[in-house]
Amino acid sequence: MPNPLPLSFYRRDTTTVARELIGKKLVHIVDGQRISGIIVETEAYLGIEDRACHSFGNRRTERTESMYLEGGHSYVYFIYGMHFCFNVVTREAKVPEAVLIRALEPSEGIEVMRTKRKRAKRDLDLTNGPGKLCQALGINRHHDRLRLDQPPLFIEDGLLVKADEIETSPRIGVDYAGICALWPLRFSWRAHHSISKKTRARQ
DNA sequence: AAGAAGATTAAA
DNA sequence: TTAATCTTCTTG
Repeated sequence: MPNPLPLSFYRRDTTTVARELIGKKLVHIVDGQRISGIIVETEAYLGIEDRACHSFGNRRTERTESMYLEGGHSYVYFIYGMHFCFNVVTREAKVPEAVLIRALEPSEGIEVMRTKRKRAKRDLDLTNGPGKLCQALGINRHHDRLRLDQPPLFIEDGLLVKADEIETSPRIGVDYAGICALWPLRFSWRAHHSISKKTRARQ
């Protein structure tokens, strides 16, 4: 069994971390059971200079405080009145950058995922979106600001993905961010069947 | 104090 | 295309 990635993995350039997370495995231990999936889609959020980032302009609120922690912590926020999004905080303390995990390929604990996501008709729909994967893995507001180098929530080595199998594109749903919306900060495993439905920013 | 928008999803 | 649903941030 692989070990959780060390904190040093996260305390690096955010775009690099976003790219290298493709193929890694996100694991949540629930009642002693592993619920996990291979990460197939991520987005980098580059802090104070990134209009699409919650911490743009060094904005510091109760919600964004997580991003100011040292790399290797979680940042989970509630959105649209019904969904959670899971991010890993990157870089050193006080540099508020993070990587949003947008999609997984279900790996372990698929039965548990089905019970947490009854609306998903196919296994494919269990974790192919940022809100969906949180629901499937049981990630919620209580999982904000956790250290990701230990249970119950961590990331470990998964599959080896070749560089030419990783696709880069603009981030989803950040049209309001002006020029930043065009930055190629979304990484996905090329042609993978589990990437999220939306494939480009709205016009 | 009130209103608008949001790193989404599912159903029509 | 839109409803669902609520937290966060701004005063649009």
